[in-house]
Amino acid sequence: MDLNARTAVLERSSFFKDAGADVLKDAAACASELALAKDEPLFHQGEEASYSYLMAWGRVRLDQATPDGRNVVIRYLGPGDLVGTVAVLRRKPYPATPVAVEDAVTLYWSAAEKARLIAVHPPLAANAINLIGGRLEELQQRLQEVATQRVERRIAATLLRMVRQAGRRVEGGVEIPFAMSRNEIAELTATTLHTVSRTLAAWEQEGILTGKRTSHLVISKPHRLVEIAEQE
Amino acid sequence: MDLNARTAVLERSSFFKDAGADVLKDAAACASELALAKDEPLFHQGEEASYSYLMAWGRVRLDQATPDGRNVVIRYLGPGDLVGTVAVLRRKPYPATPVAVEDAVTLYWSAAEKARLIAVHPPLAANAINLIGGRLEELQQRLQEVATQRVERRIAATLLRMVRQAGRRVEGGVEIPFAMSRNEIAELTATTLHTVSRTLAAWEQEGILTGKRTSHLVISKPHRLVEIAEQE
DNA sequence: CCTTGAATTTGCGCTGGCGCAACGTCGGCG
DNA sequence: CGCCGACGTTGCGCCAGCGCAAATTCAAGG
Repeated sequence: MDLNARTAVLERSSFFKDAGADVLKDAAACASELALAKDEPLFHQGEEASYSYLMAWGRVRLDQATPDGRNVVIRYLGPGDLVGTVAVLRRKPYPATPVAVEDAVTLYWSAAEKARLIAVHPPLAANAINLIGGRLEELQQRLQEVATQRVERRIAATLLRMVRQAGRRVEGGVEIPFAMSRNEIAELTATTLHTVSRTLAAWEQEGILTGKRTSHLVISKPHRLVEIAEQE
Repeated sequence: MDLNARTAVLERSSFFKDAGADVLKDAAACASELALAKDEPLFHQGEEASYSYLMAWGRVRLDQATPDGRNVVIRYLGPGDLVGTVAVLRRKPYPATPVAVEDAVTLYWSAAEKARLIAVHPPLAANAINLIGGRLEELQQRLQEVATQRVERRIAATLLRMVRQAGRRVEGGVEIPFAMSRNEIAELTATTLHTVSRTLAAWEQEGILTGKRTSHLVISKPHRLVEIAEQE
């Protein structure tokens, strides 16, 4: 990526919203680049947070390992999203591990450079608060779902959330444009792959969605999912 | 509260960490004050976020109402904590309702004043990110617990968290210094008051803790709770 | 001191969905 | 092109914990 390409990437991130050309140039100039192959981790949970990343292309899944060796998917992060930034700014170890779910490219800055950028251009801090605040509210929402709703509803709500965040219109419905195994969906909805499998199988029966194995999920009847997600 | 008292309050909040005397004075001068009686809400979920609050004394419980009329406790906020600030900075409606669990006093600023304070003293933004980031990580932790652990473990972990956040050493153990009904604990741990009641009853039997009704919970054997929270 | 209502306790039955296990299927690699 | 391994499906039994309901306890107000 040359400087212009990088700048274009930054422009698309809401972290750099309203930043002047000089700031973009500065940030682009002192950024490094890291390409990530599918299934490669960006860093590891527990490591000291030395770098703050920004997704340029592709997507990562944020995994949190539990003490007893299980795994929970915190969320997916795509183009324009910050990764590891909270840990960097708090000077705490990374609390989770981002793993590429497709080939991806990131830009990154050292903690010091990141701090300098924010210091030089304070509005960036406000943008960061916006991004982080959004995640906080999303997590509150999910916690509420897990706490009060039954599995079917949660899965529906989760798929709809994925559609909202990353959905792509295709013939026959809306597509979630990357591979999500049953197991990942289970780890994302606080259930087991068995239950996910059964539920999705039923939904395929009903023609609500399609997508086996490697292929991406395609939701043909989002309105039905909405009904399921909202049913008492 | 006079200006000095206010300044003293601000000094204790990590939002104003490392802020100079001038900033504290400024913030104290343009703050308003609101006292809250037990069980009064500070504002309501869904309202436009006009004010950002800081807890001076006392504690509030952050309630999130679910679409179907149930309730989830997001967390408790005590002295030095910001309330409603994320919503204000994001210009979104308040996502939850803070209710006083004991008489409380807050200082508050309009969205514009808050924005000005941060603009004048950029490090405040970093402090906000620290606070919010901490909550984000706490929520990730809780999500993980709810997703993977059984009820008993979750309750133990939650009580320990409360102890860490607000615990007070008393004769015979550590006290959680405000009233938490069984129902609140249930809404905080994603279970029912029945199960909480049974669990706590068993723990009282075992002498792990005490506290009926109005009285505050006193944990006599925190180490036992740690064991329960960590058992496979 | 008594009444009243809210919070809590406790018993009991039911069930959502988990865990196990066996099997099927697809993709990739040799 | 066939084998291997990972992923997905499905049947089955079980149980943690929910929901209901009734009894009990306690705090507060009269």
